Amino acid sequence: MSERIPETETGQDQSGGLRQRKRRENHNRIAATGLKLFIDNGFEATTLDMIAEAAGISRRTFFHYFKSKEEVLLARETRDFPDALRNGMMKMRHHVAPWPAAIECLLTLASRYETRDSFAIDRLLRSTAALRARKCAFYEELEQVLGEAMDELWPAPEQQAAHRVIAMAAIGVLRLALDDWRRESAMYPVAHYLQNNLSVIESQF
Amino acid sequence: MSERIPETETGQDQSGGLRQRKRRENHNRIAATGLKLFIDNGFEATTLDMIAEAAGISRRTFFHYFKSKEEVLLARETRDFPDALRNGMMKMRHHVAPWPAAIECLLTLASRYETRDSFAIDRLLRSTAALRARKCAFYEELEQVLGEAMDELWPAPEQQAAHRVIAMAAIGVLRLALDDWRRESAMYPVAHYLQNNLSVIESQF
DNA sequence: TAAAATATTGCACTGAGTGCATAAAAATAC
DNA sequence: GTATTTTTATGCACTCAGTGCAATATTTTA
Repeated sequence: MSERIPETETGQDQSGGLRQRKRRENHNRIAATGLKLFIDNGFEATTLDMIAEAAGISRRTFFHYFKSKEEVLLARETRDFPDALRNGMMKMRHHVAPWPAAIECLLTLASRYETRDSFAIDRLLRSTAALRARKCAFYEELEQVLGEAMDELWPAPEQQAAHRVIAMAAIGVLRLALDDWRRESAMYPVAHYLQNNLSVIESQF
Repeated sequence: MSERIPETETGQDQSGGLRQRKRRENHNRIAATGLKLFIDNGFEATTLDMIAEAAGISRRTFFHYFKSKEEVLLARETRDFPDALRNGMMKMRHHVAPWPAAIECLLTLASRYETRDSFAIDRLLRSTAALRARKCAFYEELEQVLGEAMDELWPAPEQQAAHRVIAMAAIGVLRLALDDWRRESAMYPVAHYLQNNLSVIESQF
């Protein structure tokens, strides 16, 4: 097999021993080849055997890296974005109120969605009922994370319901903005659509 | 093709020929026995063979009635509630604004959730990641339906974004209310928790 | 270099879901 | 009534996702 794969990749793969490096390399390679196959052949038409073979591992080993086929598609977004949202929100201590804090946070993070793969991934996420459902669950997770961050920033048990409502509204605006962004084929940056939808919500209540 | 389909709708199973009656009976029986098995043994531990045998049909025939195991669990809610929501909303013509219309509609429909099976079904819907995701998707469908009803009631293309935001907020409040209702083991009717959460949202924006 | 820890693999298995061909049953035509 | 057509039920064989287990290979450590 191939010995050292320098792997400049997006983030550093410099740390740990041989084991950890290999693990990360395998993980990245499986995710990358899997995504490519999904884009080329569709999600359902891509079998685990195809992914395993293309990634140079055995079928059985695949499951030491991902617990399902879906996870290959969702891994990055599902892992990175919630953390980024939480961290981003916790930096908003200077705000006196949750709503403007959440908005500023989302405007900062919106650009994370503007990657070249976004469209292809979203197409895939709409291609089956199970994946569409996962996408919804992902947004619900964001609501959860955002609400909890607010609870930490403005600790007051009687405010938690309000925090959840605000988080729902904020993530709702994000969803609408991303829909618009894709509908208009990324004509403007995501932040632009976010602003548009914000003005809608603020004129309503 | 089928000639007369009297369609008594949700209620009586009196209509149609022998074929239609049998079909409905089988459908109901599979759903009922399936749900019972899910409650008793858990969703994953219940196999299609168990359901088929308990319902007195062959495994293969199961798939002429439901396209997946999940559908057995989701069939009723996913079919009835969206229609009820749409119909309920269309009756709110006398309202001048979407938000109070949606709220009155939800307050009317809330009692639909107060069935004896609600708790058991919800427990099941939380038991696996796939089912949790389906539940989210269900609420998203409600948002969609509600938003479209508003578009029909107050036709104005430039208002559609506002309608979607209002629908998201309304369904969001419903979700929070149902969570509260279950958390407090149905101490008060759903409408009570709905009112509580409404006051939260209306004090925020 | 030896021993312990961890990763990889193959094999056999369960269970969901589908395609296809055939038999049974119901609706319709005669 | 019987013949015909349409719809439904079933069995069989298959693909594919995912898991448990045991054996092998690789990395770490002692």
